[in-house]
Amino acid sequence: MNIYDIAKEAGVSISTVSRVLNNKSNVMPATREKVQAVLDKHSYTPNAIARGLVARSMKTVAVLTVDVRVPHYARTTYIIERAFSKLNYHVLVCNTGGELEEARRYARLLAERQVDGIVLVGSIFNKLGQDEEVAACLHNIPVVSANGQPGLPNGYSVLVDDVQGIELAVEHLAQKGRQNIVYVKDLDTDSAQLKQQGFYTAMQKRGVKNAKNRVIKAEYGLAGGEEAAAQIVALRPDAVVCAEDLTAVGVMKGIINAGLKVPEDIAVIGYNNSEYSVICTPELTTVDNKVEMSALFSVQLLESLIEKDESFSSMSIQPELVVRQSS
Amino acid sequence: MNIYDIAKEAGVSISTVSRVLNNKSNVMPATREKVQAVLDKHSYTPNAIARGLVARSMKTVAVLTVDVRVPHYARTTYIIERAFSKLNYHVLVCNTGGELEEARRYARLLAERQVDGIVLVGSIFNKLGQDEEVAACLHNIPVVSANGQPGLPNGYSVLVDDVQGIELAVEHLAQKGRQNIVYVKDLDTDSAQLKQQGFYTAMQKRGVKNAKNRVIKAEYGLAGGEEAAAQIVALRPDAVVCAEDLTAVGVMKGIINAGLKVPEDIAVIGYNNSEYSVICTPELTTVDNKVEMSALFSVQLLESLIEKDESFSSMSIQPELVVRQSS
DNA sequence: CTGTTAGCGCTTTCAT
DNA sequence: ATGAAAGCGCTAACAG
Repeated sequence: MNIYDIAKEAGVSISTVSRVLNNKSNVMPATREKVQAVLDKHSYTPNAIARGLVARSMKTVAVLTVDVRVPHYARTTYIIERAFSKLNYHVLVCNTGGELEEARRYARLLAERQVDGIVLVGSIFNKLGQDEEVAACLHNIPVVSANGQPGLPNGYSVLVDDVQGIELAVEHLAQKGRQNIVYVKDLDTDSAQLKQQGFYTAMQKRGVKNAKNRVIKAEYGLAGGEEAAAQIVALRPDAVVCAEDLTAVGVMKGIINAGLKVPEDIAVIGYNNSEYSVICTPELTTVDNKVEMSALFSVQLLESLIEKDESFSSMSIQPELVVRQSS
Repeated sequence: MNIYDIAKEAGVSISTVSRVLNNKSNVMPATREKVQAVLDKHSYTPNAIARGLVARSMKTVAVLTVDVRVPHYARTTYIIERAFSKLNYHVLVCNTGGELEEARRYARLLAERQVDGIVLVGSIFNKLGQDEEVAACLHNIPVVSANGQPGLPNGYSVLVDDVQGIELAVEHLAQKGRQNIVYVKDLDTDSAQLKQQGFYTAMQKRGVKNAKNRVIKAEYGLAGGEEAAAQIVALRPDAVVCAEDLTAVGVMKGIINAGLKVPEDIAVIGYNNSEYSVICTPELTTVDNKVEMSALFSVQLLESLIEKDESFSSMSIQPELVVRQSS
């Protein structure tokens, strides 16, 4: 059933059908009713692809993440989808697995689909704009990076102050009288660099030399954290700040399995304020980097870029510490 | 830049451009190169919407879930996206929040977009097919329900035997010598009904009367589980089976906070084999309902429905018990 | 091997 | 208020 079939059956032209479909005012009530009746009778469904061809847009945006299974990204994706859904956009999810090649492929495909905008989630996409092919594909698609900097001419950012986030954690520990603090680094994104920088800055403020020797490298995740715990326990610090909640939970488990107590012997702080932090025992003190807020800002920013509101600018969000049992 | 611009600049017809774009064989190498050069020069991007209008498909499928933030759904969505991406499809995520009205809206919108297929994730969508409007919208779109039954003429299912899943849990507890087992019910989907049925069946097999009195109603989630723990502790069972991992973790926390030990005093079993089960302490024994497998089967099923392989049928998956520390 | 032409289903001038 | 016609960017017969 297309607009022609409806027009024929209703005894009007396709323009008139189109008019009633789009609720235009210039249609006689009688005509409108007549057409509507045929529309209803066949439960006509307009073809959004054809509409999109004319409108040069299918009202869709894409969310690029490394992996939607990571709670942080799932939460971001959820907020973005819900918000854009209200604006009558649909959202495509793209999992790159962290592969540049995949990101590049998505960029090309999304450009072909004429998506109205793209949200890059995470600083891992920071180098994406440097890729020539990607830059060419996306040159006229609005891009917003949630907690990253797309490095694209038409790219904007919603940034979270990760340096400050870790500083907050260290400050808190220091105020609680912790003297010997180590930092666990797992991922190696730009955001991770900033966090590490935050650790250095905070340590320097407290007059601690050689903070570099206080950084322990771990694999991301529960197992990675547990593994790193061995090194940590050997160092006997009285506090550890981790770059990610999940790794922090692993670290806690490792410490506890080694016979030490959290927070009595060693305090542990994570990052993200994910659900993990309340599921584990003891509950994890963590830095809330405001996922929901940054996702929402990303949507607003992207929307104004799409609608050409001209009222946009990149923005920055301040994280907050959430104190629970582990510190 | 469209195909006309390219054709003009290359001095050929649009058909020839189309041919090189689609790698058709009947183009002279020299012509092909000439056209390709122009294509490259402008880094031409074909318009997928226009292609879609002709092909009557934009190679996209949709995933309907209640909420992608729920790990079980996130995992399903991830698998589906990755698998369909390999098949050159894109995937739209739709979060209904469990609202029928939202599901209905998505159904209409997805039909307009001419999506090639839809995956319904979870039994919560079981009644969707009964809705007249939805049925009308989806009547010629292949639908696969992951762990549910769409109740649509063109709908197929990948089912997980949830009755068996809970039976497995109860059997395990019985074999460990647990005599006094209770069941915690949270959600109220069809799948939840099956699980409860599994509890009844298992109890009956063990000769326990009045299993209905052994069912405790809880709110879904950590807080819900903790709350329910008060009732549980009052009953003093020696084991509790929960319908969901997250609720189970809450129950464990509540039990432990009440001064009892898991599993010594009360064993706890969850459902889903989610990451939660390894993050909590003690680690949770849980029923693995094979998310990845059911997602993958859903993709295969949907793909064959789309490609009209005619080689499809609904399928069923057997869950497995994963024994950890809590039992 | 290449070009011409007719759609795909819709919106949007422009007449009337 | 309504209709005719052009066009969105592409693919696919059909001719040559």
